[in-house]
Amino acid sequence: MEAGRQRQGRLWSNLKEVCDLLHIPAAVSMNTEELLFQHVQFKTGQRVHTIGQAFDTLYIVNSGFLKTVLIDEFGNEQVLSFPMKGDMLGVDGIHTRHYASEAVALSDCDLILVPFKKLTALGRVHAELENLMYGVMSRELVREQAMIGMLGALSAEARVARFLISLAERFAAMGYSSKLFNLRMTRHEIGSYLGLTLETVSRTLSAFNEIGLITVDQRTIGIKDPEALKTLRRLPPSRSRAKQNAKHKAEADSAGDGQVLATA
Amino acid sequence: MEAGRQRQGRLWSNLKEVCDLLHIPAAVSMNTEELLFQHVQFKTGQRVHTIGQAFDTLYIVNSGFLKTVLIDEFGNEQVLSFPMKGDMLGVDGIHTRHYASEAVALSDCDLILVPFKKLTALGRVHAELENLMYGVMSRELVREQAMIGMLGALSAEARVARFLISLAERFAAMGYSSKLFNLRMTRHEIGSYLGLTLETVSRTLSAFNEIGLITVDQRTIGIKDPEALKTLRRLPPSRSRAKQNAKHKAEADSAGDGQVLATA
DNA sequence: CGCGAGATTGACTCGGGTCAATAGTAGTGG
DNA sequence: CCACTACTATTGACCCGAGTCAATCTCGCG
Repeated sequence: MEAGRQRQGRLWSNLKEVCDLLHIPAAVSMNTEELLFQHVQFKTGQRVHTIGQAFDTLYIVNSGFLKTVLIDEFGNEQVLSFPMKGDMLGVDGIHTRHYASEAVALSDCDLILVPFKKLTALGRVHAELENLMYGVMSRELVREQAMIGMLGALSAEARVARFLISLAERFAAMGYSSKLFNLRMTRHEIGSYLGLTLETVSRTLSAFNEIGLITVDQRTIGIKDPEALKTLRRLPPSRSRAKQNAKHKAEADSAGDGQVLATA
Repeated sequence: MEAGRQRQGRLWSNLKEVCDLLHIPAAVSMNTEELLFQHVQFKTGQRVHTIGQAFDTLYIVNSGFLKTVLIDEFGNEQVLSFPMKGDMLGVDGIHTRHYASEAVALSDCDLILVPFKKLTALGRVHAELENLMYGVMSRELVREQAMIGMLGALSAEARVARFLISLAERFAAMGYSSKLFNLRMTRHEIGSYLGLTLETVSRTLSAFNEIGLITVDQRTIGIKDPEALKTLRRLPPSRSRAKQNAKHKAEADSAGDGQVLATA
């Protein structure tokens, strides 16, 4: 459970492999066989880095699933992201030279160590490297902007729907099935990530299941209607309330088409 | 109203001035008198850049106030930030080479143009420059993380309170009064930024005013009790310790000190 | 001066948080 | 192997914070 790391792994990656992992066009034609980055393994539950810890290295996820969290003054966790293969960790430590968030392995993980000093030293020799870093950081910035937009503007159902779609797309990009996958995080963590309670997450998943958008069995999710999930804003009234709304329901139904989403 | 720019300004800044503006230790001792960056003026309401526009330059705010916004599929604005003196604009364009957000001047502004190509070219000569950029981008990343945390976890009152404190601190850092200042944005823009409606913002400000935390007169805000604003928290004290709190709830309620915030 | 954008305030509604009970699942050790 | 425990998920009942709708009010500006 310590923030330290265990070094039984003997794996190393060269620069090109790292660039490929980041989905960055490795226009680097240099011979990089001598430039190796060490891998490190973390077991489920282990912390990669903690808040306030001195920053010196970036991490790139080679395999496994993690979460990054902020801890507020009362010890409550706020999940910021769920990094997986190809994502970079630790960037928030550059500014103050101390990590601003905590990263925890949600499964056994294999990470690539990128000592920040080594990176900047490399940048001095290979100028295209800094563009690579700018790109990664800018991408992360855009991702967080989208997150802010979502938290600021979307309903609970829309957040959960987008979360599922986002997961599906990331799994697809990693070569896994985008139709059937396992959540690596608890309802509580999803709720924290989406600014909702775990009950709301659970209820929303159940509602999606009832309507046939997805199938849910604990952490196993099947995506049945990705298009509906993508464009979903609000859910139609549930069956329990339907009776009470019966009077107004007719006009509402006639006005609206059979669409799942009530576009505004 | 076009995204273009008017070039009547003849002002230029050298690298050191730029670094100072960014609050970055300009450890650069090089002679930079020949390295000049042009200023550009924007009038209230003008767009600095729009979403999707080809990216080629970063902007540093020398004076004035702006907002950056995302536009969703229905044309709704989501305010992302309120840049002011010393802030950098356009970083989100690096990744895709197209700006991901739109920047609008809320007052007459003076911006410094930093052509991205020029910056990377400079980085090749002066390695410390890239650290500067990493720092700026990392800082922005951390700021957005804090924003996500706020949107995900805080009540409306706490968000407004933190917004005011944040503004006060930024004004102080710029040499203005942190006790009395003018908002440059509408209630609607504040609401969008904080994930609230304009009515809630207005009501919350009125409530703070009634309680004596601040004074409000349209866009003129006076900060009366910054400490109370800073410690104004969300309503539920905890989620993980809910059970224990239940027992002590009675005494906590009866002990109800003069604190402004109803902690439970 | 009057117009229109912005701000304030009230009344009402409802989405989603809170509390609570139950059940499924995983790990542990006898 | 099964019981025991702790964690996770589901579901229901209730309710409150904040959104919605709407009626003024204010102020800056042409």
